[in-house]
Amino acid sequence: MTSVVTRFAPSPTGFLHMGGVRTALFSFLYARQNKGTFALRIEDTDAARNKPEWTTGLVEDLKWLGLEHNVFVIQSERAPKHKEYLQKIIDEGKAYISKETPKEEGQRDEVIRFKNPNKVVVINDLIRGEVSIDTTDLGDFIIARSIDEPLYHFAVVADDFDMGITHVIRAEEHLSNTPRQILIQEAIGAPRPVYAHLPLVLAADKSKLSKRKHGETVWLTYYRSRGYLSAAIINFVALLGWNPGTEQEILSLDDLIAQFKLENVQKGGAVFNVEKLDWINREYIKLLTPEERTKLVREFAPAEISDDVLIKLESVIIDRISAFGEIKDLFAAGEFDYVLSEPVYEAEKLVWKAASKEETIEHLKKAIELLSNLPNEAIEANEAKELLWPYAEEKGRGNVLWPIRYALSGKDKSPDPFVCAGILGKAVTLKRLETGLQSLQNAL
RNA sequence: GGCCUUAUCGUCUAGCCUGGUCUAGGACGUCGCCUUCUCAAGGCGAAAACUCGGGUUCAAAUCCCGAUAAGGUCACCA
Repeated sequence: MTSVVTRFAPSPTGFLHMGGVRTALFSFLYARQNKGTFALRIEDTDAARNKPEWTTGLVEDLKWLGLEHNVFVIQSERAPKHKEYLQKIIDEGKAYISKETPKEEGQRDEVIRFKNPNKVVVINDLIRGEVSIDTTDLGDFIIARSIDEPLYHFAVVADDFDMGITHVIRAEEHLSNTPRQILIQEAIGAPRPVYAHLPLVLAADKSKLSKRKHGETVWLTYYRSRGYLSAAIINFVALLGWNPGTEQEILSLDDLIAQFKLENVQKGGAVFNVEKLDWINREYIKLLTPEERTKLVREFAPAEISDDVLIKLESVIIDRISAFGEIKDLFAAGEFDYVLSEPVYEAEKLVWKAASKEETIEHLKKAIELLSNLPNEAIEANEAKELLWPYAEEKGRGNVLWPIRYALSGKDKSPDPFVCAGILGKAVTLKRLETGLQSLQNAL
């Protein structure tokens, strides 16, 4: 029994695509669970479109995801082998040099065409079952611009052969291309690998995710920069077209390696919906250690926010985000302005619903009196709550708590007054309550 | 257009192979309620789907045929 060798073969013409993330993941999982080899091959035969930095980015992204390869191949470096196979099938009469009339600029007047045997190719796809396609309408397709410039289909077949690829796991868009690759395989005498064509990852409009149509949100880098966790992305993408058959939805990479079944992969395309990714990411945030959490909050918070402030705000922030990138949005929207500077508001806003200014003044006075008993500058939210709660219960929670919270935050919506006091500290809390008290007295 | 593929709640899906236990299960989202001074978080609950039409059968989401719809692919790109 030969061991399993899978590959992920992106072309370096852009960042790692989310569809590619899933293709890479499934190839990786299949290799790992079979104690096989996962190869990364950079398909750069089209010199005009490739840039070296894309290759670097691809490798780095895969590493960030934890999908590390055991074998790395740059397709263009295999040019001598491509040439050898090309020459061989030309010599054998299975391909020939053809005179052409260039239709576009840059096209050759001489290319290499494959002599199509015009037969019906039957593919036994692991996911789709038997698919048969008549290759006759392909004609004598072009496999190379010249003896030194093989095209995709030829290079793929030659490389898969030499690399000993046993399982070709790729997206469904390649299904229609498979017959011509099989024809080439037969011509060069390569064994046929097992094929598994994955359903497409779709955009909300059900079309294939494409940069042109859907922008940078098709790229992994977008989600990385938005502060999604790699484990969450892996988990989410694994569930696009596959499920463990149980009700478990949170699966680590190790869980996936253990439970993944290529045969259970869905046939229909799956829409990439960010809401679910957000939920999964929140689940993974809950799983973070306190140290990891603090580190990430710091990393994604605006630089001008001090560590002290950030630590106090951390749990408030965590409750409000799906991904760490939202932290800067929160600050930009002024969500925590009251922490950074004294709030400005109209005195009337301190009064809760039907309460009167007079009684609100009393409550504020009482709150100042109660909180003055705090022993230290640093306040625990619970301490503040213990001091204020009995009074609030007695006079009506809204009547008491609303003005306190408003005096501290100056906002209609904010964390509760105890948490606010904890964030602000004793001195600032008392000062703001005084300020509120005075503004109300002035408004009488 | 030719060829190929696919078709269960808005979305991801379970069930389909081995018809009955499916008044179709779960999750996200949505909505409601609870908690609550306001948010957020949390708890509880609800609405929400077998594309359509034939057939086979005592019985079909499940098997067969057809239609329809959606997607992919038809490069001197990968």
